[in-house]
Amino acid sequence: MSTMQDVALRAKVSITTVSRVINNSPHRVNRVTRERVLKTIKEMDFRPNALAQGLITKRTMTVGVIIPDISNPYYAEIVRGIQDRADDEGYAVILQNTDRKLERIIQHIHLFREKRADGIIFSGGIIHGYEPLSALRELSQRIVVIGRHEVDFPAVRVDNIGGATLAIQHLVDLGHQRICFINGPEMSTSSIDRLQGFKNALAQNGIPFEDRMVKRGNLTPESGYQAGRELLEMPDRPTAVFASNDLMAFGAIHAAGDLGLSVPGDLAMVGFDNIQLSSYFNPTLTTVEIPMYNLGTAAMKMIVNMASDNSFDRYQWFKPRLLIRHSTQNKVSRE
Amino acid sequence: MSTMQDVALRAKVSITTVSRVINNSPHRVNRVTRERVLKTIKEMDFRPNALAQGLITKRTMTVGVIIPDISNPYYAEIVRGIQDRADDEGYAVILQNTDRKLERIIQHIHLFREKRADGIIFSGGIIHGYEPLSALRELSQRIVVIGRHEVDFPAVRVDNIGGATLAIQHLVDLGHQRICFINGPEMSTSSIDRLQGFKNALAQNGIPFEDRMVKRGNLTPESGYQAGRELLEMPDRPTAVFASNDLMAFGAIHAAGDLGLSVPGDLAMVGFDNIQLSSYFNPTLTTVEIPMYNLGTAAMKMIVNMASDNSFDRYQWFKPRLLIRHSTQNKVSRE
DNA sequence: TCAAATATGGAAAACGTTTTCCCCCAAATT
DNA sequence: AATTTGGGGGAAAACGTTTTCCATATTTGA
Repeated sequence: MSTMQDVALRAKVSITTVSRVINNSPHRVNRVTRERVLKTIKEMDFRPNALAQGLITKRTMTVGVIIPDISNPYYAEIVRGIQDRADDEGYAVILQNTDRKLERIIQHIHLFREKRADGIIFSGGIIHGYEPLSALRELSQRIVVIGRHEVDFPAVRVDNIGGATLAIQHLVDLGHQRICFINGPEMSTSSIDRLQGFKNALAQNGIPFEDRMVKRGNLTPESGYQAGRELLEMPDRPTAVFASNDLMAFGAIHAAGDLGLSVPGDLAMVGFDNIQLSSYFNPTLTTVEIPMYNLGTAAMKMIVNMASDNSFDRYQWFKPRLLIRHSTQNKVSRE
Repeated sequence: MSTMQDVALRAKVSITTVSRVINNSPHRVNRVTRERVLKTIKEMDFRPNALAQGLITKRTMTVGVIIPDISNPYYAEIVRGIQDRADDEGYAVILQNTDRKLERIIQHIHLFREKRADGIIFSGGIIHGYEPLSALRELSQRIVVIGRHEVDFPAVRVDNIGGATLAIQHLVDLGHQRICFINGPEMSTSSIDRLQGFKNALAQNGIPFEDRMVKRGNLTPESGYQAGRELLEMPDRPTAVFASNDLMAFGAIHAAGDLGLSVPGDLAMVGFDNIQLSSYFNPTLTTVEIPMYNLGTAAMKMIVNMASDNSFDRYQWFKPRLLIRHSTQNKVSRE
């Protein structure tokens, strides 16, 4: 690759001038010189070395994104939002999957420190257990989390408790009393909140909560299938199941089918997230919509604002919405 | 952030020694000195500046990935494969979406050049229309494409033609004669090949091909729904539909439902890719499996080999496999 | 005992930019 | 005529590493 030196030589100017042209700096450069340089740059197909630039300007125009798993459509959609916004702002996005493993989270944070990422967007799970003060202080100036976190970082959030409450209330309104919950991983704050909403709604409706009404999954359809199967094989089979995400809901619906139960005929099902396919699944899935794409763009915008010393709201909230579809179509006759 | 200079000062050694410790260079450094330096590094929570490192070593341990759209599970799975392998090898992954827009492809390639990415993995669509020789020459030493491409880059490939043939043969064997195809975007080489396989299989079975049997979608469920609807409303309704990917197959199944047709009762459906949800969809989807995750890991491995001057196979092939599920369960009675 | 080898460490150049000074010259002002 | 102004340009330091030489002290070998 050619360097500014090469360009300068060929255009018979100094490196300084080339730099001025590239960044069209306030220091004026003569029109004909500028054009000569520009032409040379084009001829040589010169591109400035971002490493050298970053080294000296202390800005890399790079943000790191840490998520549990890109093959989960929920995160994929968030990432899409982040990227689109990043593209607009001239930022590049480095993506890292953690599978919610603490050591990978830490490792990735260090990587972003080494690469001098201008910002870090963190979603899913909790960072804890390793926090040298220096790292944390430094991070707090450039990190945004999507969702809830123990440490008080700037955040983009959704009211998961409220969303879950909406879902359960909907089921109760349909006459359901035996409602089960398919929980997410222990480390997922979203799932913790959704469980909380589930409990709240039951309490509000005077329905007693029992531990056996909750099974844990890991947000995959497989785990939803497994959990669904266990729940549906209980002697007092639930009439409705609420899953902590759509993927598990799909798995549970499949389990119902394998057990000869139809949804919504024999069983109502509600998911969470509203991933793209939930309106195409058969039956179409009643679910709580999370504006994933917007979470992504909002987080990225926050990073940009932080980096440019703009003022910005430290917290931004999004409201979930209940989308009623076919999977909760049947009313239940009161017993 | 502290620098090697800071560490050196505190540990009472030279920068050189700190560097030697970090890279545990062959040039030996005394055990007690090493430990002192290590301790200081830990105390100061020092991390080497990757920009400075990259500037001088000419290796950034970064690969760029260019895909049409991360929210398509097909690409998400590929990316997951790339990332897992990249993680193992110590590489970071910068991800870019193109929506198959040429100008974005070009823009992203330039970005990767500026950031001095050690390698670029390209999937989906075709690069053409902008190719200064210098860029191309330089790229050919560090680019790997997943799929087919006009330019002869090292590649990881799948036999899409063969896969499509498998699918159609399966339908023909079930007695289907009126088979339609939902095509992908114009620029998708995969879809072009899948269409080719479709035509080949028809020809092999003496079934005439007509243009109206093919509708174009853009790989989303929405477009599959639309295409499916059009196909199913034709007077001589097809008995089977083959979609260029699973997402569109889901859409088409949904369209069938809206028209009062059941799958597989009234209509057989075959997809392509085998994304995670196709075995959970209702009905479960017969599809041609692409080992997406492995495509990703293979591509990344190829990049690593290229970067380290290892010998490597310039082309690597994967075989697709037909997975027969419920969406093609019913036999058709010959007319 | 002396030369040669080895172990350990440092100084300084280099990577490719941005940015701060500084300089020169022509035009404008006094 | 002398001074100021401002347009246009360059030299050199700085960013934080790696790497090449070189230096010194200690061991080893004969």
